[in-house]
Amino acid sequence: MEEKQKHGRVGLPPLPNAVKGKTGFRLPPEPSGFMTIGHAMAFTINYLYKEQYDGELWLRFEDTNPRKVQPRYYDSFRRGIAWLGIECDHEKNVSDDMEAIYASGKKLLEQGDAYACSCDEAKVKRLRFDGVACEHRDNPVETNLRIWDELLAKKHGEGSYVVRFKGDMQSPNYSLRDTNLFRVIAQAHPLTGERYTLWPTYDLANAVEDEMCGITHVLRSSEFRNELQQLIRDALKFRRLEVIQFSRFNFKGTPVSKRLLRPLVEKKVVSGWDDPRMPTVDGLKRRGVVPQAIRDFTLQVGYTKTEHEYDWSILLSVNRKILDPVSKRLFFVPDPVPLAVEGAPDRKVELPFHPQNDLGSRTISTGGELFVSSGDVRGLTKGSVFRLMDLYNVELTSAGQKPAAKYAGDELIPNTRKFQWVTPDHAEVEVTVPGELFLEGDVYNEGSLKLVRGFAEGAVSQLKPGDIVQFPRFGFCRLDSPGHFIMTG
RNA sequence: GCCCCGGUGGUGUAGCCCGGUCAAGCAUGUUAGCCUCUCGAGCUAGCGACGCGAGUUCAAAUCUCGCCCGGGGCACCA
Repeated sequence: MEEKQKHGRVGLPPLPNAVKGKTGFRLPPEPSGFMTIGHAMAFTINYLYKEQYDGELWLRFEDTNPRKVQPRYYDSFRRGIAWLGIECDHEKNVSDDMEAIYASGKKLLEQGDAYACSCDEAKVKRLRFDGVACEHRDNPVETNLRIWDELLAKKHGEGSYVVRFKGDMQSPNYSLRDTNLFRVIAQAHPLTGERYTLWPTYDLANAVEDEMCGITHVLRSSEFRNELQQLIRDALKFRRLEVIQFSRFNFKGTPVSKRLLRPLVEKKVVSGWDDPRMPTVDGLKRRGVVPQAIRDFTLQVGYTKTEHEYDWSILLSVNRKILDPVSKRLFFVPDPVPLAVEGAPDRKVELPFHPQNDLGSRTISTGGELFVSSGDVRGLTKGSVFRLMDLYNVELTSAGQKPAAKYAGDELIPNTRKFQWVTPDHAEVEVTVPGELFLEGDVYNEGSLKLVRGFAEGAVSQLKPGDIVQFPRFGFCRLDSPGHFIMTG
């Protein structure tokens, strides 16, 4: 019944072998850094499919490297996922399932599909490169099991042994040349403490977890070594699953790389991981990007294997479309100059917060003393007529540094320019305008943050941090703290 | 070096599997005009792309081969 559409696919492409009500998906973050827009998009894709196919969704923390994992990062992901409105059916940590992973490890050993190896790192690497097996590969099962028990009993320290999967040392795909399944890491884990020192690597842990969770479809960016993982799953007699991989979500001027970002935080070049220029979810949130925008954007760009670099303008445009109907309009006058208006009537005007939608209104009392933006009147000559938005027309009687004007009637004159204004009862505010963090070649962009000062009408005092408004003829801005806004884009 | 995977306008994508309806759609961007008193809103119009070269075919963005370019993997990271 579905017609082949020549142009314009709606939504994400259908999933292979997906039966409604019998699907399982997962969000597998490693809690070793803050959640980024890249995670957000990958998670959104999984969530969209989970909804579409009425599946189960797991939030699974891949925390099998005690050296990298930190408690605050678990929270970062939980917070970000909740903010996005993604509802997971289950949450777990891989570190909770060590016994199950050990059981699979032992099974591989018993089957002769894995072995304990005491070669040092350099030797392993060299032999792997040369395609030559080491002497441990053919050790009897009993020997391997004995070492295994000793490893579990913590009789061997870091670097002593590694448990390797028996792949194919001649395979052209190097990752199949007996990859490592377990290694000893003596450092305490933030959740399990010193209980375990033998930690599984990603490929094995993943296979076991996907089986346990009933995952049917794996959708993740930069998936790799899929062939290896399939071999491990086969050796363990696990179900086959659909793996769909897509390339990373990169944004122009905003690499996600911790190598590049961390120094900026440490040197306080940015205000923190939640700086509005950062590609973190916290940064985006502070900038005024709303969850729906991330969802719509993800749906719009979808996923591909093509290398890409998104332009912020697309996300920001989607964001504006969402913000537009629900954002109050408030006057903001950047770089203000006083404007004395001769003959100005004293008015008490009630102005709606939104031109079309009922978002309430505010009342402003005006007299002969107003402020407008210097940029608006700068180029005007004496005698120019313009309109103070939603108020009345004025005629410039004196141009230049100290502009003056006179009242010029209420009626709307077609094609007159309209400027926003504030009364003496205004608030001084500043707006930071975030730009791209990096220039070409990973060079920090000194001009990535601009500050605009000006006057905002008194009603801004009623806003709460987090509120997003539109300053007409300026842009959408989010109140970050009293007197300080961040421009959304 | 070896192994995967990609290459559609400035950007992101649709179309590619099952060749014609594609002188290539949509979004973003940009230009111009309109606009009920904002705009980075809305409306209208314009701009702009199938990596290169062969081959198959009546017909190729779509199939085949070669080349070039890009990304990822080849960790006791995930």
